[in-house]
Formats: sequence, C-alpha cells, structure tokens
Amino acid sequence: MASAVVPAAGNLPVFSIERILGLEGKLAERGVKLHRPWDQTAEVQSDEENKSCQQRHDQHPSRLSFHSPTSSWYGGRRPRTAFTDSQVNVLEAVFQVNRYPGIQLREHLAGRLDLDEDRIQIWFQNRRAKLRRSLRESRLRMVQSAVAHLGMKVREDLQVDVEE
Amino acid sequence: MASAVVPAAGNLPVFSIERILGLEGKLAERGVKLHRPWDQTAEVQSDEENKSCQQRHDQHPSRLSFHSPTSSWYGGRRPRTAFTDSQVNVLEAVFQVNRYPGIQLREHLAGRLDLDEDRIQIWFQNRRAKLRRSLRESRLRMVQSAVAHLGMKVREDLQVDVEE
DNA sequence: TTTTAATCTAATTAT
DNA sequence: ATAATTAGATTAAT
Repeated sequence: MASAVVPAAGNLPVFSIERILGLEGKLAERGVKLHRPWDQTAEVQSDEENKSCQQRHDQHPSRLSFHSPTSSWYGGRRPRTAFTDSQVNVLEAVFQVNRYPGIQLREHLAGRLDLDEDRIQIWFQNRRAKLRRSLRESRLRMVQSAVAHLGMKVREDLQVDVEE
Repeated sequence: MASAVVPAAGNLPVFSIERILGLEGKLAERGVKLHRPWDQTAEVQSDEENKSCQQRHDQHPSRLSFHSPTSSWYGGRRPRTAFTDSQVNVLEAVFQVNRYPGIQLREHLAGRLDLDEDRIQIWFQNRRAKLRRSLRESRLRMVQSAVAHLGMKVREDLQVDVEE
C-alpha cells in the first residue's frame, strides 16, 4: 500500500491526503477545476451553524461535511499525554517562578523533560486556567464568608435591639 | 559549552533553568528549603527590561513579578514562522476539504511539509478565524446592500407618488 | 466522579 | 496580513 496511515482512533481515511496533495495542491495552481461534490457549499453554508460541537454519532462522512470540529475524517484528537510525577514536579516548580514561560524556557523544558514544546505550552495554559479557577473559588468563599459574618452581625444587633 | 541554548530573539537567560530543575526539582522533593532571593525581591531587573519585546511603560518591575505575560524572563514568543508559497498552497488545498484536521492529518501534513504539527494546528485556527471574519464581513455587506436597495426603492416609490 | 490534557473561539499582540 | 499568545469554555480521557 502506498499509504502508511495509522488509524489511531478508529477513524478511517476516506480520502487519501495524497489525493489532495497530489491533485489539488499541484493542479489547482494551474487553475484546474476538480470535481469535488462535497465542496459545493464550501464558502457558504457552514458559517457557524454547525459549530457548536454536537453530533456525537457521526453520520457517514460522505456528503457533509468536513467543516465541523466533530466530524473530521482522518484522525481524532491527540492521545492524552500522561505526564510523570517528576515531569509535573518540575513543571510546577517552574510555574512557581514563571507562569508565562517564553519560547526559550519552553524549549529548554521540552528538551529537559523529553516532551514536545507545545505540550509544555498547553500544560502552562491549563495550569493558569486551574489557578484562575481556584482563585475565583477562593474569592467566592471569601465573599460568602463575609456575607455570613454580616448575617451573624445583623442577628446580634437585632438581639441587642430586642434586649434593649 | 554545556548549554546549547540558542538565543533566537536576542534574549539572554539570566537564571539558568538548571537552577530550578537542579535545585528545586530535586532538592525540593526532600523537603529542602532553598534561598530564592528573586522570589522575594528579584534583584534581576536590569537584564530583564532590555528584552527585545514590549514594556512600553514598564514601571520598575522589582518585587513582582514573573507572573504576567509581559514580564517573562527567559525567552519571548516563538519567532514568526514564514510559510513558503508551496506550503500555503497545500494547506489551503487541505482547508478546502477539511477545516478541522485531526491529529493524524496534522501529523501527516507536518511530515509532508516539514513543519511542526503545532504550526499546522495554529495555521488552521488562524485560517478558520480568517474565514469567519470574511463571512461576517460579506454578510454585513449583504445587509448594507439590501438596505441601500431598499432606500432606492423607497425613493422610486416616492417619485411615483409625486408623478401620480 | 474528578481532574486535567486537548481543542476550539474570540480577541489581542506583535512581526 | 497573519503567526503567536492569551482567556475562557468545552470536550473527552483517566
């Protein structure tokens, strides 16, 4: 077989990428129009009607449409990376010092931890989101606690009013 | 040299990442407390502020902190990738067929075009944003055109009213 | 179920 | 003009 594609997530390549690269990538430069029955609506219909990410049960991928995040032929999402404890320890230690590592630090970490640079990038993005979430929740608890104390204070004052 | 760090954008590492990885990453696991003067009062800044990038009105960043996207020691952003015409041609051809390439297609393209997979991912994100932008603008023009035609029609009708 | 890696949008920054 | 980064929301794997 010419194509050594690995079907990792159970999705089968319907159209070979070589078809696109070989035919469209080269012929299209010469103004050659290809017959692409699935592309008749390419620029029009799919503004964002289909964007909001439902369609879990893929209808057969012929026809429509390869223009939504969920029904994408040829490969699903990247398999979840399982960081080791020591990798997380290092990342957390760096995060203590720098929450926005630049490209050089990310590359350095990637080399040091044997990870891809963009895994580092994603890790820091998710780590910042986690921090913001925890800060929001702790602020919320502060407010709730303050309100609760206010309530107690009001009840105390009412008690005093009654006793007076 | 032990360190093969490439100063791509003219940024110099001030604190070696090895300090963090070597000291914090290993000793911290044994409960060893480190003296980290920059964690309190960062005596660093002279080197940080001549970084290549921003800091338009940077107030003295002593004290705090490396926790903002702009004052990040050790590296700025990734240098802008300059895609070749033929790379863009292929990416555009694929985009015609699939606006949401999964991991397999992205990896395939990365290998084929000699790019990192993450550059492919980013390219498609930006390309979708461009498409949405252009669709929004074209819809806006449609509405504007419709309004203009309505205006003309109204004027015609008024003309008829006057002539009658 | 909970946590978090991965993906997406939208806005922005910066080359 | 567009590559890179961010926050934020969501999806999905563990």
